[in-house]
Amino acid sequence: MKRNTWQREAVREALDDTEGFISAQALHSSLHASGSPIGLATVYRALGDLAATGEADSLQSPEGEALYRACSTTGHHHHLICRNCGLTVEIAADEVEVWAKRVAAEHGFTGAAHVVDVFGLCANCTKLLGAGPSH
Amino acid sequence: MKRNTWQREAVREALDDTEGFISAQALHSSLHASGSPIGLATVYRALGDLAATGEADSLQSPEGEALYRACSTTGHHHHLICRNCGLTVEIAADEVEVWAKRVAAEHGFTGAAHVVDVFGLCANCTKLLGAGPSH
DNA sequence: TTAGGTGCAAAACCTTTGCACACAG
DNA sequence: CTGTGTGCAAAGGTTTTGCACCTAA
Repeated sequence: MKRNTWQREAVREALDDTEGFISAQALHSSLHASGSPIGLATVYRALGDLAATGEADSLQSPEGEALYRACSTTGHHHHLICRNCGLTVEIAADEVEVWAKRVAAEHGFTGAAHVVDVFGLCANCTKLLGAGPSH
Repeated sequence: MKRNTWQREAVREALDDTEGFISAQALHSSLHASGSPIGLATVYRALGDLAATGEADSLQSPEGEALYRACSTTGHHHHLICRNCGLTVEIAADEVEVWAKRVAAEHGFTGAAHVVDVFGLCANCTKLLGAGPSH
């Protein structure tokens, strides 16, 4: 059985308090800043568990970090993430769900954990930085 | 200007010879196995350049590695990747292109470098491992 | 009590970088 | 020649792991 430790709770709460995705390291820093003497390894372990249980969503940032987010245990949705300010918008992705399943099935794939996340620039950062020069 | 070294060519060729995505490390190993005394750092640098030039596609595997693939400079397509054997199927993603653009626009996002890649189990590995227990 | 969680530090891992040398142009 | 690419090894970053201690049930 899983025990209920204050560390676990702290991680869960910190995750809930976070707007968008956050890295394990950032979350650890945040907790430390709030006075929690929680260890980095514990944060990693807690986040791993949360992700495994479905209580958190995880994805890989383009920089190679794992990002976590408190997630409605309910739906499988996707995200629109600003690569500049980190703003995250949750998007219902019914169409893509259907599409992903169909395509996967067409090729005989199963268990398609479809990673459909869109990194872009939000309206605000678009203004700040001008039209995307990159790419 | 970019110089034309045999190392660069070797990386390009090795990438062309590869079916799906391959990690920098794996590609380096593969090259070594073929007798090329190319250095790991050089492989990373070459792959980085290729990705920057658009001659290669790169994405982050769930395991946190950067994967590269020789890519048609032409279209923006996506991939269906077996998380067990690495088999990669290229998928035309017109629908998703449209969808991604619309959703991004709806939220005021621009420059959406939509990462639409599906990790799953291919038909073969599904048989080998049984129905997906994960998730 | 006792299985499981925690903390610390070391390790493993992928990737980048500094520097001297080699080579393409 | 000259500047860029290369190789090696060391450094950088994130994540995992070993082990002793602690603690929730």
